[in-house]
Amino acid sequence: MERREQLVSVAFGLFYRYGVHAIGINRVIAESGVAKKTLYNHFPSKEALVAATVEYRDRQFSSWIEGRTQLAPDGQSAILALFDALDDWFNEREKLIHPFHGCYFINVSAEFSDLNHPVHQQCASHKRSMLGLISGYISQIFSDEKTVVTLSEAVATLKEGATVQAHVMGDLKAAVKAKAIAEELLKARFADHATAVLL
Amino acid sequence: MERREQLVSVAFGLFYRYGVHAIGINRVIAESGVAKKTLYNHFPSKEALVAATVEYRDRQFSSWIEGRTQLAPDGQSAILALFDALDDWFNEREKLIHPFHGCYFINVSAEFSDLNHPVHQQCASHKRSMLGLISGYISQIFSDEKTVVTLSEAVATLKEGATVQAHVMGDLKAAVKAKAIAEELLKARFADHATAVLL
DNA sequence: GTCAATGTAGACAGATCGGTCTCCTTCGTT
DNA sequence: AACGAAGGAGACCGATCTGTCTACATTGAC
Repeated sequence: MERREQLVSVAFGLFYRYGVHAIGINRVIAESGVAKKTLYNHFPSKEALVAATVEYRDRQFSSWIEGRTQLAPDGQSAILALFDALDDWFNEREKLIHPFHGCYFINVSAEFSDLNHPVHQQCASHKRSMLGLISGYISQIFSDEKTVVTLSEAVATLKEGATVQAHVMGDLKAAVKAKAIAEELLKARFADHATAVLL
Repeated sequence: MERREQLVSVAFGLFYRYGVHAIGINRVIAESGVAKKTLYNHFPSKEALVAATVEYRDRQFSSWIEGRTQLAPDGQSAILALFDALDDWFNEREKLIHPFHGCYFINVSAEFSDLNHPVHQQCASHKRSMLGLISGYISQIFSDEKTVVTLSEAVATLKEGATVQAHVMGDLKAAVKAKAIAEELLKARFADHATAVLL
């Protein structure tokens, strides 16, 4: 079990830094100090190793984001905390989740572009659970189902957009900017709901 | 000159579909019907070919987006037309710019993750020029420099976020949703400016 | 000590990688 | 016809790819 985790951790680091297809399994074993036979004892193929890295990152990233958001006093604070967490990630103030090379799930989807590919589906699944997390916080603020859905998706869109801008353009303030927009969208709906109550 | 364009076009199609490192130059020459010697006559290396595909896509995508937005009667219509264009692209109603496999510049940045890599910088440059296009339309609406910058970046963030959601999650309505948020942000600033005038 | 589980180093195999180079062909210009 | 530019087929090279397998070592349980 120890060796398996080590392989996944090292492979993730290399794939995240250089891309899945740019790194061969010989590099993974060289840097992990694990024998090739052991690698193939644990994983039937390179692709299985890739899938394991996606799952590893999913758990790592999700638990980190939850840790940064779930102690917030209310739904709005949680959403803003999400963008604060992104800001720390983009600016590499956070050592728990690896130096920033963009979003692993976006990157892996680029290399496994077919929507039906199992690895791509793993990435989609991660995105859906992030949307679910956001939706949970938004529904602490608003009870109107339509508002919850619309706003959750907007926040998720801003999150993904900011991540791309941070990575592709090197915009270190992308999260701060996206946070301001998210806050604006939230406040606009407070106003809407206040109006509805008054009428 | 004819052979060069053919190589770039075919290489782009393959790299966009499967990823740069997943496709070797032998596949490119096999599918383009161009001899290997000819390829190396035109490009000193695979990386130079990759760079040429990024430039090719930059021109293709930018001219397409401009074509879809510059005839709009005003800045707001142009921004909304941008999202309509994205919608057609995600839903493959547009044959001029290749079937949808996410954003080539995001995908290539994933494989050339180092911000200092020339190919990565080409992708960043494309994103900056898209931001410039958006900024041009927004400045047709608002003269306040701060509003132009803030709103342009918000629109660009929504554009990137929607693209990721369309690709990773297969969300075919991502552009429509992002458009609604962009419209909301625009209208909120009309209200702001109307208030300023009244005061 | 014995045995099974786990792991090691690395040879091996067929395939492909990016890039170099030989020999030849075609075409346009002089 | 001669020449140079452009291009073709594909052999060749050293390296690496993914995956298989041999011979051996270590460790923990019995």
